[in-house]
Amino acid sequence: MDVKVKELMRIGDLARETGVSRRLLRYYEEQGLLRPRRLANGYREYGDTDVAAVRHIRTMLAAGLPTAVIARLLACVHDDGDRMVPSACPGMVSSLQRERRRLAETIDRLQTSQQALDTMLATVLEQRS
DNA sequence: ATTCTAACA
DNA sequence: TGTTAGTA
Repeated sequence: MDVKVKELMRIGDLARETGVSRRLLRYYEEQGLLRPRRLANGYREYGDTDVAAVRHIRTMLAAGLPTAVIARLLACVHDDGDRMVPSACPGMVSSLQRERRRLAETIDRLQTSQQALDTMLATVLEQRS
């Protein structure tokens, strides 16, 4: 079997691999989304598994999940050295369901706003003709 | 060259 | 998030 040698990546490398800025990568760490090793010189050391981690973070962020929730969810993923496999994590499902409801509410508010805009727009167009 | 922390025309 | 300063 091809045992994967640990690829040493510093923040600049990870930034290029993921397309995420160094600034943002450090921010993710502040939010507890990433936990890179520190070299003797203080430099952050990332592994190739972090590349996948960042992609996961991006999709979750795109899903509208707050960093606090993402941090908890990431703790529920066990890294077997090759892939990110989900592990037992109490509260994860209910947490996601709660976020889903939160999204439903914001979608609802946005639809209301859209209707209000449509009404105003209709009025303006009517006066113009 | 590259990264680090802290902070802000 | 960008950017900049002063380092290591």
